[in-house]
Amino acid sequence: MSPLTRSRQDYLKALYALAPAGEAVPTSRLAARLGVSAPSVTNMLGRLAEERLVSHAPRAGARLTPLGRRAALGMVRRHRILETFLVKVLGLDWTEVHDDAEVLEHHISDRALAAIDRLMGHPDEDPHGHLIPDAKGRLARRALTPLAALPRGARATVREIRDADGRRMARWKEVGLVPGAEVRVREVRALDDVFELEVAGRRVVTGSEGLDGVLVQPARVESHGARS
Amino acid sequence: MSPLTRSRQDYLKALYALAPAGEAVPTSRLAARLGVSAPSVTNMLGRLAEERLVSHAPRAGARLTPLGRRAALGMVRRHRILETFLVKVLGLDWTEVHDDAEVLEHHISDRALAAIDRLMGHPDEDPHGHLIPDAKGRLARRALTPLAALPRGARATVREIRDADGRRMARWKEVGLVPGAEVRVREVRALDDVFELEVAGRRVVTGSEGLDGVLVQPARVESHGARS
DNA sequence: GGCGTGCGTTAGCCTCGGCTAAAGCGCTTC
DNA sequence: GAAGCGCTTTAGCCGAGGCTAACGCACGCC
Repeated sequence: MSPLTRSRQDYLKALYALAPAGEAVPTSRLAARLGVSAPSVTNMLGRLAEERLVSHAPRAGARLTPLGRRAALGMVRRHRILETFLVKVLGLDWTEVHDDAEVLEHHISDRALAAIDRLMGHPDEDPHGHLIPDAKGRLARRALTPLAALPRGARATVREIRDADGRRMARWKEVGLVPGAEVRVREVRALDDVFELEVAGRRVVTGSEGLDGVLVQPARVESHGARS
Repeated sequence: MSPLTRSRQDYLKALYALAPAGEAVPTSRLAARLGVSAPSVTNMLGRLAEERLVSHAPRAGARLTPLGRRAALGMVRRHRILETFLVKVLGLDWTEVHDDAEVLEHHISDRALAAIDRLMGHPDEDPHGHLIPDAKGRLARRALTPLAALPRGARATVREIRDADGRRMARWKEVGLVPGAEVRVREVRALDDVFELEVAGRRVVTGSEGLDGVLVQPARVESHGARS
């Protein structure tokens, strides 16, 4: 059993990202995600299967075993703790820290990671609003809605910004679409693909492109005879 | 020119550590230092020579070129900033942070390193008392004396603790031999290899083994008619 | 001045994690 | 049922950075 090299860790992470619930993922999807050729994926899946980290039925894609899933969640934890650290402690911009975290997650020791986590008071969310798995790899579940799926008039609170193009994230940040922000959908013009939002009191007009990277928690419906 | 991989960086660092003034270093010394076979060293020196980072006359050892020296000092800077960070910010023990720094120095981005440096207020010494090269790779010079070389009666201030066996460093820390500590040599029994010291008021008896890892700045001689 | 010895180099091989080219499986379509 | 097509796998290769075994240079010793 070779130790989990950087490359192996990346495969496990990708597999988790593409199929968090454990579905089978086609070779080609992994290849595209990792920026690697399909034969390289087949090859690596073979090794990972030997090590019981994934199961790989020929021509039927790959899925994480419980062991692989634990490893993947460990990487997610490391990544999110590091992103939080880079933003909260080092003062870097949350639209730009992804790449640094991507490298460091493979190399920081458990001891140093624990110290960072302690320093920050064991945060449970990273700067993008993603939940941080606990040390045992448990991740709370929550149901969020893509902002673009909200109907006209809906109110909601922004909860997560999915890692995306840095420039797009910077733009979102600029207009106030950050975790915690309150949003109201003023108008949806589906045919024109135009959303008119009110974010923290300001009017924002945008197309839907990429907007499914903004996940929100809809406010409880303000029913007429508001009972509560 | 391939980018400076981890392995290359380690060779340059080792070369600098073994010959800070730019002397030639024999293949075997490098091999021992890096924990690698001699042929591997010859091989790598060939590559580094092609890249103008070292000069390598066959059978006459290797030395850093100015380019290689700059790269090596860059690594020293990274290492020392990271050690300082691990101790000062994360609260880890300075006898144990070497290995973490050793890994991270190869992987942290310039941007994150700069942020760490800024956070700490641009320290000029690491927790072992080593000077940190500036961003241009300049390193102040200072002349220090091994503690074991002091004569009976001498007073001095501890300035640097060279990276050594973690247990030994822990012991030194325990007895108070840390950068900044004041020491007086109460007795030297050369034949028995015994040093009797007074460190921060406490009496410490030790052999010389490894004690050259403790570097001190001797106090100005307290001459009889103390002038000043 | 010849010879042994030790260090350095050469030769050849390995693993990891990539690659391209080519082959093959299986699904769809006629 | 044959052909075509797309995705996956196999085959064979590469470079980085290791390794061992074997060779060779140079120096010290007699």
